Amino acid sequence: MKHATLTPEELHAVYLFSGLNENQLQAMLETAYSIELAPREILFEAGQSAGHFYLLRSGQIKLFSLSDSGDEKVVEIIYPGETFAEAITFMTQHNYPVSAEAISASEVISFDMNVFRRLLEESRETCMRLMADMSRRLRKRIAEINNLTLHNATYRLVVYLLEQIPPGVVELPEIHLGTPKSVIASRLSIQPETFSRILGKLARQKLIRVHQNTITLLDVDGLRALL
Amino acid sequence: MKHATLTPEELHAVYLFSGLNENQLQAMLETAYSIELAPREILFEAGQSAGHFYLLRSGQIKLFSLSDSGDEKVVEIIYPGETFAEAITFMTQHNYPVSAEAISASEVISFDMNVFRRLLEESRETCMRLMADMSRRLRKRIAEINNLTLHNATYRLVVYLLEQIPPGVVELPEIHLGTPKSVIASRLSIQPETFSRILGKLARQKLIRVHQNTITLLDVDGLRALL
DNA sequence: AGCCGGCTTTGACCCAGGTCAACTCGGCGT
DNA sequence: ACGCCGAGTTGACCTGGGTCAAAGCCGGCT
Repeated sequence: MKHATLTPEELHAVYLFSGLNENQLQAMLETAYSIELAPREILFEAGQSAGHFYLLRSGQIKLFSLSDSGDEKVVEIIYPGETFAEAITFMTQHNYPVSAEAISASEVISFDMNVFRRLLEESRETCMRLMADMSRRLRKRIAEINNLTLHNATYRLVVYLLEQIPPGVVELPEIHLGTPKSVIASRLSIQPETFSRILGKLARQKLIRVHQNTITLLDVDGLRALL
Repeated sequence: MKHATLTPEELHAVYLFSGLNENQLQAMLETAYSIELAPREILFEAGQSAGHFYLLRSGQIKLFSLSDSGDEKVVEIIYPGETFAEAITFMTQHNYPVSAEAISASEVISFDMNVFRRLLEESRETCMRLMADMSRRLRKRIAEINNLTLHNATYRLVVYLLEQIPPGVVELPEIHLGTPKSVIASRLSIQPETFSRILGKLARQKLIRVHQNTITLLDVDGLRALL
């Protein structure tokens, strides 16, 4: 763990900071530390007091909950350029609601939550930005709950596949799963076995072709028709 | 629908307003209108552009989503004194993510979202309050997702029962369901039939006694042991 | 090259809970 | 009082997807 320097591009990508003036930005940067995580290394655990929030620079992080019987549910998968754990800044009790673990070797930048909270009081703009973000997340969670309760496993998986289509691609979109299937399965609240079976079923129906971690969507309209 | 006057007690209960000064409060109150809803009457539907948020004065409101096959999932049940739909103030597209329908005859006070948003820019305190609230909701949703994915129907129902214990009661807590069982079932993502069966099962195990809408928790520790 | 360990897949089986249909019950209006 | 209606209950049945166990499969390491 060492003090981190961010490139201007990286900084620009952190939309949360775009409302800050020079001094404020400087204050945040002074709290920035780089943390290298090995695969399966844990960044924080649910319930821990939350003193930092994070920007993922490279690698992949999963945010997950554990039931007391040890079952794991991946709530969200974080990709490079995304920040996470900023929204708990305002918890009455400041502790993480989920755990975070590196899926692959990752580098995260940690920022001090207290400093950020102080800046928030000064910057109306950042405040608004954070609220918009939280609002978006809230809506995402509601959508997720609908998905879980109103739709079955195949539906959820197909939605996921369609979401992964790279923008602009029309013909035979190919999806490269950069994440272990078992993690995606958990994110979708599906057992790995079932995940595999559904993929098999869709392939048999000639809707997709599966090649290890590459999935080709042979018939996007056919997939849409399943929804 | 007529202009509404709120008692000081009611105003005090709206924690969102407690950061506002006299002028600001006055501005909000001027946008306050009272709406009477008959049972099953719809207040707003998912997707509608959101110009107001609400305070429930009496009755009960359910917030729910519909699948395109017409299945309904109750996301939240609102009780008197609670505000709802404030958190979407900051949606990039300002439309309601769920629908709202009166369960029983209800009176809601509507407030203007635009005026509130403007006040938010002036009142740091209210800003912070709203953020704290959104943060809490976000956490609640995550807990809900865990419940749905990590726990079964009996677990969810027992959790619900234990949550309903009136504060301070130790001996044989009685729970009066002020809400139709079918609505509670949907809130817990359980079918009415299953809901009824689980209640029957728990009664047979002498953990509870069911008398129409009154449930007596005969063995709280026994119930806790199921979790 | 050969082995090991972690994913992934496949098969067999099972069960929580959903679906469908019939029946009960309590409240309400006439 | 009666009949109706919607909510709740109960029974019979079914199935999506979870569980368990046994292979495959691939990539890294020695």
